Amino acid sequence: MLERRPTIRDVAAHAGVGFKSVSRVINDEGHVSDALRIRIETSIAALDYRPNAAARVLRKSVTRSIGFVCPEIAEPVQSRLAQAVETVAADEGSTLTITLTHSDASRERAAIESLVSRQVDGIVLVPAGGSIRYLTRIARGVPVLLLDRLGSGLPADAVLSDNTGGAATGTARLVAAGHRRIAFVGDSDELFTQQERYDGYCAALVDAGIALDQRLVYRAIPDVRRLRQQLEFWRRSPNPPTALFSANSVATMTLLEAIGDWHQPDLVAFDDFPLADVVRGGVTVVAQDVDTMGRVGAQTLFRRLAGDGGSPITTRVSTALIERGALARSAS
Amino acid sequence: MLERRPTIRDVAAHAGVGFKSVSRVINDEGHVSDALRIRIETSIAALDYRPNAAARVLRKSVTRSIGFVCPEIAEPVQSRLAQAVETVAADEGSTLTITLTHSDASRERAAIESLVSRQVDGIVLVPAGGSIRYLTRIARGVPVLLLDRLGSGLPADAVLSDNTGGAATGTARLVAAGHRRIAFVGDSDELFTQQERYDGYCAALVDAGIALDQRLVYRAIPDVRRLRQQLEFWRRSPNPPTALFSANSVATMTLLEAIGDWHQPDLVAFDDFPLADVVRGGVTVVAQDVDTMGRVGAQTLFRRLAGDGGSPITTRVSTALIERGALARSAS
DNA sequence: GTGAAAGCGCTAACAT
DNA sequence: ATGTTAGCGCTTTCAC
Repeated sequence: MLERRPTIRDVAAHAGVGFKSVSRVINDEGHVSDALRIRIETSIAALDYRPNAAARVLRKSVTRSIGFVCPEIAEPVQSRLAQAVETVAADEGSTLTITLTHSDASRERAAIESLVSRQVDGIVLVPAGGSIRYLTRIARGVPVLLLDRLGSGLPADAVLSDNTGGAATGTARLVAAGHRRIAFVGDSDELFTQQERYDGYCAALVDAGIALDQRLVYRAIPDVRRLRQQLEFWRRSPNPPTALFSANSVATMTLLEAIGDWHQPDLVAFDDFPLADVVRGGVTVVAQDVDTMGRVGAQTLFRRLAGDGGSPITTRVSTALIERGALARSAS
Repeated sequence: MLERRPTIRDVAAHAGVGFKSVSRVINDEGHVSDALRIRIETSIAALDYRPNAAARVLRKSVTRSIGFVCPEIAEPVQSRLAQAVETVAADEGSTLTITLTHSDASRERAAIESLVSRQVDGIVLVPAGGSIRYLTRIARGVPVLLLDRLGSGLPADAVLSDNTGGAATGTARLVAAGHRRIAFVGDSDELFTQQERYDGYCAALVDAGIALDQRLVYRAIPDVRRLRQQLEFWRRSPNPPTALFSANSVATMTLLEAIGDWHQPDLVAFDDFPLADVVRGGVTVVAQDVDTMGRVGAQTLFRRLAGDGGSPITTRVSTALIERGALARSAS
């Protein structure tokens, strides 16, 4: 038994043929007689031969692998995006290399560099935020697709949720239910999606002729203690909000925890979540179609890999309002 | 500007040195004068040179990458495992290639084969279930670590939750609260974790001198309609269960949805989940330490890569009972 | 300290 | 239909 992994030459020797014929067989090139092919296939099985991907890549500079770079794969939206992208990639015969950035710009840059070194055919990037100018130099020749968020400084294909439209629809639903004082709970304004959703919230208020009241806006890391204080403040204010719009799932989870027994406010949440139809008698949500985002993103990337050289396109995936609980039954 | 990516020779020519010196610099081998090193580093930056990983791998047969094979990355436990493994890998200077099997044995096999072809240094496998005998042939020479579940037919390092102990503790907590009729809700008995947790449930009943009543056991895909029927059946039975033990998060979510207004039964769930302290006034859970599992698993694998040749070890990561709601206040 | 030669395993181009 | 030669970009070995 050989210690090192068998090579194409070992197979050729075992089968008693030239090694190029083995190459022809493993690449399904044809021009090999049936008799020879069968002999070679037998030898391949006998030696348990498997082609060395590195040698192949070195020759062809095509890895049949794409990179997926995101802040945290444990975050539900990102893991669902990854799953959708992987599924398309697998259909295309490619594998996915996932690297996490923990929302750190230098790690993001290093991750991309490493992937380029590894000759990935393309990259799907969920940017941490901030500039991605560095891509122009580093990812020269490697197609990059931006997913879920935009980065500044570089035009590239992108697939995003209709954050603004979805948030506007959700807010408008609360307006339609008769609310005029609607509070906004979201994460820091530095986050792309949060800014877009805030814009949608504002737009819906403007549309309804409601003045924006900054005292009803919470935009910071949604931490239970701070949110509890904020709710307490609202509750005791002379003119408390009668409804809440939550701009992301973490905020929603924290909000539901912090809200305690204050059962007054109606709630609309951006992003669907497990137990949304159980908690508080059902929570109305603006659901993102995460699966479609990942799928369309991957397909767009593979179209580039297939040679599509058109100018960068941005796709917006629409959201859906899912009405639940009291809000589902109230006037629309 | 060159069209093809610059190589070590381009850098050497640009710097006016032999190309081996460039190799020495990028590999930090020393034996290069400072003057030369600086000149070379300047050229590297000027040409935007990045080493070709494939060529390197071909020479050294070390990829500094490991494979992560799991059924579905969108599943919360698996994405958290992936995150923990990636974090350790990144610390070790390795990247993670993730492949999904959708719980299909042949895809699992193909995934491993592809990773071995790509010369990954090691593999973390969350087995779909069933035999992994094939690994003996395919993954010869590539260390494999089993995570979260065992596969049959091959001794390998493994890191698992203390499923049996955790389920026993959870069940015992219900017994301590005075319950004698405790129903079990879990997924199919073909799933490794579900079988172990069922064993723990049984063990706790035996310990308490309670006879196992098969009519109180639901072991199938937790689908809302079927579960609702099951609950209805239990509710109307002459001697209904007074408490429920749920053996995985999907079952718990479905259960909470299906349970409707039947507020009687106490509930203990295996696996913590968001909103666990909100829903039904707080749900007591047996929490897995998913992060530790992934971390310990990755560390075990890297120890193998570092040359540890001892016999396979199985690590059990303990679970923690988190008491919430009524159960937290009842007799223990 | 530096450089030239050889070769990792494979595929592309060219024989035969 | 089959085999031979060259070389992908790098590291290893061995000279100097």
